[in-house]
Amino acid sequence: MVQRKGSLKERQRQEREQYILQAAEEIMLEKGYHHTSMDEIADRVGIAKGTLYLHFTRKEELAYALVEPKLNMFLESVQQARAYNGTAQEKLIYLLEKEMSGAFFQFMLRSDPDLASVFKAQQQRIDGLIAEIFGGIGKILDEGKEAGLFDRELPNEMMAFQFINMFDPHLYLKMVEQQQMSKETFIRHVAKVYLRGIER
Amino acid sequence: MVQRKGSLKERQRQEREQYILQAAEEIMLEKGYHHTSMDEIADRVGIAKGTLYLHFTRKEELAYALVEPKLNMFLESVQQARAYNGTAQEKLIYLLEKEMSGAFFQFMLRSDPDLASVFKAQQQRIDGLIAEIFGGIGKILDEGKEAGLFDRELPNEMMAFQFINMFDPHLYLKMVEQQQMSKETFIRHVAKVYLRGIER
Amino acid sequence: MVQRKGSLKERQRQEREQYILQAAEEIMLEKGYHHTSMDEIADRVGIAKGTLYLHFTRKEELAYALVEPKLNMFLESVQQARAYNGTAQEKLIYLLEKEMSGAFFQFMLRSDPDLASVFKAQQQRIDGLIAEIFGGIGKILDEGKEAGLFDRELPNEMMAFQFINMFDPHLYLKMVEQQQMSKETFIRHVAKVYLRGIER
Amino acid sequence: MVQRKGSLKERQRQEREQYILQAAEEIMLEKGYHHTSMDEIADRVGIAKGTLYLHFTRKEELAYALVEPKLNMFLESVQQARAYNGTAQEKLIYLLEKEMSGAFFQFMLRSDPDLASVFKAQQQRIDGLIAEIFGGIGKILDEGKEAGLFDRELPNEMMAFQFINMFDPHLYLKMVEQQQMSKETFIRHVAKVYLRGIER
DNA sequence: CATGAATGAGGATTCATTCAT
DNA sequence: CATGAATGAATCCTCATTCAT
Repeated sequence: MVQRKGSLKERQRQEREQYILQAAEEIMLEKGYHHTSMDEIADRVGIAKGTLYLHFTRKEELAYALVEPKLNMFLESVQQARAYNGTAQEKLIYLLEKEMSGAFFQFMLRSDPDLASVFKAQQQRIDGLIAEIFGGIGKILDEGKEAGLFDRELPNEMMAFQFINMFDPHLYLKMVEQQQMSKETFIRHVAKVYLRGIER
Repeated sequence: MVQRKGSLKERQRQEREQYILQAAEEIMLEKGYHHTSMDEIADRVGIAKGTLYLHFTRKEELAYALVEPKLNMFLESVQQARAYNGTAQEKLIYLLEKEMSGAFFQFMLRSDPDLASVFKAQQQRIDGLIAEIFGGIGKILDEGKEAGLFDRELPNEMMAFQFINMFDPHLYLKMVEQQQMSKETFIRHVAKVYLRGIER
Repeated sequence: MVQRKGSLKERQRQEREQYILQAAEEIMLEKGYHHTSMDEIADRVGIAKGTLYLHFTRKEELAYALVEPKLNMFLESVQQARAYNGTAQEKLIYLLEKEMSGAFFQFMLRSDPDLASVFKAQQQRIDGLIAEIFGGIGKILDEGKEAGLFDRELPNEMMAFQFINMFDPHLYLKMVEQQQMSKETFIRHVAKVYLRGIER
Repeated sequence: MVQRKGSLKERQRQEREQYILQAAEEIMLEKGYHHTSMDEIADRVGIAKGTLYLHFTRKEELAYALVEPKLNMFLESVQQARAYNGTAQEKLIYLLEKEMSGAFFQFMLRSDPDLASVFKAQQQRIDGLIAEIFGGIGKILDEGKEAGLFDRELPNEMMAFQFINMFDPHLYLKMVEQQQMSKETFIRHVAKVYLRGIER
């Protein structure tokens, strides 16, 4: 019987791609997109520069490959939150719990003014994803407003934006990783502040 | 020998330095640190590139000179807020009103991961200023907690961080500049959300 | 009176540009476009790599700047030849004498299949110039045919092409520079072969 | 032990080598040496890139292997022409007819300045072949001169060079492939121009 | 032998910084 | 002092070549 030789190779390949993405994420989070050289990524992974290009045809694409799945996962979580059986508040809490530690890269994206210009073709797709995410959160907020839970005076866009801001990785890193607050406590606090903030 | 010749020269020099800082701020806000070239700054000011280096020995230092006074002003506002005659809540509102539209650069600082790595020597001073700012806000928060206004369970650091996050220039730009919400309304909304959020 | 300081600088600049073009021509004639590195050109001129880019924004443009004036001069000579007071044969001889030793780069252009793809935007201009050159030669050939001097059976395009081929720099280099044939003798021979070849 | 197992293997090997040469010729004619990648050659043949290196140790050698047999064939044709039963003129016509459409690669060789620098070790052999070709043509020219057919004043080297230039593939492509002139007419025209040109 | 993933030298280009005028 | 031409380190990316499987 013919061995699925490709299976192993392919697994190793994907594994390495994960290492690359991981290394790139670490370095870019620390130094930003521009101060992260392809050499340094390759070095950290322990492969040759050229090998990076077997996985990602441009530095841009590597950054995109870093951001896109995070945004996708986040969007999926938003949709799960909407479908979640509970109040609008419980839905938002669900989302906070699900995504709190994985949301880093939207921030890299939103915060580095350079990155906007880094993506060209993909910018549209990214913008679309972000719009969908905001839209989905808006629906939950509407639900809450209709149920008389949330303040009707506040515009959804502002509320959604502030909600997204709660995922700020800097805050998370500071409280949870540096100051050893438990993740659960952190999320409870965040949820409390935000939900009270928008209460009717 | 002519006395105080330097006085005029010096005044002109300082004036020029202001123009440089202004040009740099505009361009960096728009394009980000890395996509801002020394050439473009010099061009916008109308001076030669070399002249920039008579004022700032490195691009880094120019960015630093941009951020530092903003932090200083912010710190000063924090101190004024503390001295403000009113409740802790009114102090925070005072701060929001005073700094909302001028706070951009702390954010550029915190949010652009590149910039963090741009400052080396100055990082310490920056960190010190930020610590003082956080400390000052913490004092106001303590005051509020003691007066029974704010939730005692929330750690000051977290609350201060979230307060600072309310100055997010992306949100400000979106609501006020793009969607034409009045600055007053914007601040009222922000204050409402935050202050309710941390209420006892 | 204000010295035209720029005048000297500008003269030096243009002088250096000539050196660059000269060095590039030499190296590219010897090694071809692809084996000529910007480093080597800079080295030969004795300037830094970056300085090349003050004169030519891309390697492409340097090659273009090398080819274009030669084509232009050639075209001008074609037009002078047409206006020359004499028979069609004398006109062609005039052209041979005028351009024999300066025509090198059309050949570099025509002969390196890579170069075609090197020029992008400029290709059109180049093609236009070449078409004009061929057209002009065609007119002279027509004149000769009408005067009963040239063979009517031969298509102009073919005749013009073969005429242009007479400028082959390889042949010129071999006979004149390596074998010390006088330029005059060389041209006399070339003219004889070509003109007899197309005679009625 | 199985004898001559290598025989089949060897035949297949040689067959594959032919495919490689064929693919390389096609692509290099179209795109030039530098824009032809080993990947593309392997792809067109349908083998792995590494396999190319079982046949040719360097890209250079592949190009050499492409050019050398063409030169050899050309040389052989020159020798057949010399042995051809007829006048010197008829010998040259024989050569034009025999090699007109196969001579492309000598031209790629002579005309692409890159290629010259590509061959290092082989350059000597190539130069030797070219010298032999020129020599052979020179003999025919001598024969013609002695028979009073060709102009004695013209140096053989020049005449031979110009004869070789008649094989210019650019002209052939233009007239025959693009403008649909028949090959026979083309050769008739070429022969006419050249032979008249060198006539006594 | 055949494969094709991995390598890394090589080259174009940018731009902060220097320094002669 | 002011200038801006000149510099060259830094970085992305390509592709011929190697080598473990």
